Amino acid sequence: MPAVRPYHHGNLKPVLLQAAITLIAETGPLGFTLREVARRAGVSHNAPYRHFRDKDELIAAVAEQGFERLNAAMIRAAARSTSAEDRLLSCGRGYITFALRWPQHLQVMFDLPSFRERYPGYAQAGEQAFTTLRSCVVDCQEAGVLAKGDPEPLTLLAWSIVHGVSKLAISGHLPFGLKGTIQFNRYVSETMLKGMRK
Amino acid sequence: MPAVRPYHHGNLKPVLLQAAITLIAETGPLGFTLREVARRAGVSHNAPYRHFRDKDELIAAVAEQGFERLNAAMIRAAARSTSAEDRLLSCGRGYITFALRWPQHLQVMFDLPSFRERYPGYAQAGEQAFTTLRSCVVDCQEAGVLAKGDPEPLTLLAWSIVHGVSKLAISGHLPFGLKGTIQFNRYVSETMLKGMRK
DNA sequence: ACCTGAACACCGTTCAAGT
DNA sequence: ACCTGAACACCGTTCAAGT
Repeated sequence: MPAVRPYHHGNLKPVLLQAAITLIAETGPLGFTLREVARRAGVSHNAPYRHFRDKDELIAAVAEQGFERLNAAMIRAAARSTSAEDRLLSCGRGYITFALRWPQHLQVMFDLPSFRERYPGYAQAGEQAFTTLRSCVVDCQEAGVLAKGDPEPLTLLAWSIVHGVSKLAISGHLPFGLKGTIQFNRYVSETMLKGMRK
Repeated sequence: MPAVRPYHHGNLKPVLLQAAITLIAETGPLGFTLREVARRAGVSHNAPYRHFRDKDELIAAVAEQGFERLNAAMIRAAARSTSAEDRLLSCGRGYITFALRWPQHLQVMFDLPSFRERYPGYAQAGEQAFTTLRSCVVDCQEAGVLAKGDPEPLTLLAWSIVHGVSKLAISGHLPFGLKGTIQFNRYVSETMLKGMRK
């Protein structure tokens, strides 16, 4: 008899999460509203409280999902590279491409101070993405492109760069279009690589 | 007779602006409320509408003021340097020091897409700060530290770097304390300078 | 278990007044 | 001119119910 159960009986949680991600992309963190998420999921305005303790917990889930997608974007971008150096550069390209495509999502991922302590899953997803970047750096070290030694500062340096270009571009402070921004990111990355070379 | 007029007769605007800046520093952009600003200024909840069209206009004023203070911080930090290269590095140090001291203010300054078109004063204050950074780059070019030519991409590159380190540090993604972050910023800046050298 | 409707204390903004 | 109080449509969160 119950061939198709209404979606809000049993698997509401993923529906809410997806609705939240879509809403954030449309309106940004400021326009983001728990009641509107519920509305879009077709449930009453406090049905979400069955699955998320409060608004912050839903936002943390959105941010966590964002890090997973960013990580996937970097891995995908680096996949077809042949050299270690190209893999690192492609990783950075994946980062900025994600940032330009989902600016509001990136904002949620990074502009939530104190979330790292409060939501371990969120923190872990961020570290996972960092790990992907570090493995590219380590490959460069082994290929002799970068100096041997602790890869940590080099990775943080690489991250700072793509993050800086991404955030500046999103906020409209770079005088480039989409393609120009990606070119600029490559120019910045290559300049940095030159400085990092052993 | 009117020796001391109550401050909300005549010069309410600067009082509101200062209250807003203080409130943002305390609660961040999300907790920031027009009604609370009015409360702190000791006026009714819609007295601010006499001086600002709406909440956005007050936020834009806060952001504009932020760029002026950031600019002053960079100029102050660079003032005592003797070489062009040191001046550029000090400028970057001024930037990150400001960012770590007023993280919420920096967020308001940069995470407001579309404000640049809507509020010319805000956009202009941002360009003013950019000009300060560019003059340091030009000095380095004239001193032979950087290659001659269009200073624009070099300046944007320098900006991207300090901005990236700042934002990453603020969001808690760098494993350093205050002093460590400033040291890391210097390491990043010097690596970059090495790559930029003619 | 999962969902709902009413309620509370907030918010931004508008409007009709007051001096 | 500058400020106020009441009002409107929202919000996050809680609570007592409904199935």
